[in-house]
Amino acid sequence: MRVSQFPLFTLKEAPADAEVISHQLMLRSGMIRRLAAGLYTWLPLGLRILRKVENIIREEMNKVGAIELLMPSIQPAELWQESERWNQYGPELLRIQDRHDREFCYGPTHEEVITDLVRREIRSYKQLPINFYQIQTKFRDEIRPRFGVMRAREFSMKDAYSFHTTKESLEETYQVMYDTYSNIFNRLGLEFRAVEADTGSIGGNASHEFHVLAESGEDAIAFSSHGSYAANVELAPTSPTEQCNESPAQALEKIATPNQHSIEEVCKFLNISAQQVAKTLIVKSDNPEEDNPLIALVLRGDHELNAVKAQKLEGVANPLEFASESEIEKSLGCKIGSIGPLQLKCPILIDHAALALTNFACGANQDGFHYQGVNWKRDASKIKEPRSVDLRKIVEGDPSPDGNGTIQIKRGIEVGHIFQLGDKYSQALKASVLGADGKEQIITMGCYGIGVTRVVAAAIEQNFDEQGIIWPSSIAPFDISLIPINLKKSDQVKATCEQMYTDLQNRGLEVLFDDRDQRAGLLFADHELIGTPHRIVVSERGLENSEIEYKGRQDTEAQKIPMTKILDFLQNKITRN
RNA sequence: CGGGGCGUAGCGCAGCCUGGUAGCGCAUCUGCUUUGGGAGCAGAGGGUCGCAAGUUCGAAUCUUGCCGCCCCGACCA
Repeated sequence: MRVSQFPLFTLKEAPADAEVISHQLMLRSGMIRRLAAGLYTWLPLGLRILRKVENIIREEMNKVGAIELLMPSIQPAELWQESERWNQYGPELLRIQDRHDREFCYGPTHEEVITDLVRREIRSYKQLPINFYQIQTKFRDEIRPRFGVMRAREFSMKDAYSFHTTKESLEETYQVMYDTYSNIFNRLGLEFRAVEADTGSIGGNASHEFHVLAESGEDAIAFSSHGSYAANVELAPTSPTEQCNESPAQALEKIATPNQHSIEEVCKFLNISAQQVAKTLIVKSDNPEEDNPLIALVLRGDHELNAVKAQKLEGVANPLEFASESEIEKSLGCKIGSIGPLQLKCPILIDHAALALTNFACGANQDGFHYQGVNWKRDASKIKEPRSVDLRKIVEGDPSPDGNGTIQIKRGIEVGHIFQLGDKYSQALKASVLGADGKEQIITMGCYGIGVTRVVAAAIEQNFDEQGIIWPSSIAPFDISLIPINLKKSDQVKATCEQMYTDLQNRGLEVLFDDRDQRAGLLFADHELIGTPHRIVVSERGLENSEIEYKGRQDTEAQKIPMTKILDFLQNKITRN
């Protein structure tokens, strides 16, 4: 393309409300423009990149036999009522009415529609397994859209749905999708991890998230230093700690701690570390009407509660809900800040690490008092055989749950998620086939998503420098920037550029020829900003020696290449990558 | 949802406290010069100061309401 016919809407300064680097660079390089909160227009440059990502996904999906189709973005309420998600989904589901007052929603996902299609069209087990996918625009009315297209309300997603007669067949396809996703992210040139994930509200059995690693990621991922273990921090289990403190038991002491509430304050006051304190959190139980509306969770002072784990435990309300100040005072008789497990008048769940404590401090259930020198067996007589559960968030340095090495934590951007759904939707929508035995059989499903627009942003989060974006070659909008110096003044430069432009295109390379009458500095800056991987400069100075200048986007120095060799040189560079 | 902040030219901002004819930089347009790292000079165009009501002789500025956007929070024990 010629820049005169393919406008670059580059900006010198980024709009002030762009927070993360990918959002800033996408605006500055002229890839996107905001229309309203969470809604973006893709400008010509951005669209080229988006299409490249889509095509890689499409090729890899097709390669393993998935079939592309396209479903409507607007969906009738009836289907969502059938799956009972019309009520389960909150305000995130954008509901709309047509002129006849019939209810619809703008699809945030397509399980219902695809299941409806399959129940109508697929009759026999002989037609299974089958895996349908589409690349479609979704809408989720996020509470707080932010970070540009990273967390937008309207976004593009590749979603695939597989259908099976047996669990084994589902597992087989799930593995194929796992491998396909790995291939896709490798081809996209991104550093990523597949991690075990919570199945969340969609339900089902196995689930993996694919995360592109980047500082700005919204999710924390726990990895083992050796071995292959990787899981969302929300999910990573911690194991019981060895009881290592064999020092003789101290006497139990009740100490006045006036106005010392937080762990930090109490530690400072008693001159101990947070590791020597037990903190007690009061949450609502799952039977608020009965004797024990509240339940206590005990953690070591320096550990954080993992809400996902806690709300799965028996007795704890799901979703997790903290008790209010007044509820606590009413039923436990003291203010928050002085609560401790000893003589506490409600059921108690103790984290592994908290139960391993000896000679520790905790609240005394009396305003302004704490205990010190507490030992579970001796002092917590009311708790019959104290038992520990897994309540806390895993931290760096913990042993890996698979026994290999220790845990490291990094941040990631979730760009893909695969699920073994089972029969949740097929059951609700009664999608069945006739089996070999002539009997009706409910279909088993899997679903597999990739956030296409988010992948574009994630690629930038991982690949940029002071000058701008550094595209991985597989998704760069152009292979080469062709930059003339003094195009309008020099017939020789002009002729050479035109020839190069034609020759490179004839070799199948994508060239962006900057034929604007602008100074060199501006051209260089623009092309570095938009991140083309290769740059050639044609100048009178070079042509006197029959040379063209070449510079890779990440090279520090340009190099001079004889004109006779430049085409082969470039083709080598580009096909090799 | 709760808390904080912002809204002035396409973009980035000043002016508001203390009311008195709306400004700066970049971008845009014209001309001349310049031409290997976001050019210089001269000139020009462009703003219902988010919207509405109020106070006032007079409101970008003060008051109230609404709208839009951004950030933080939803773990004191």
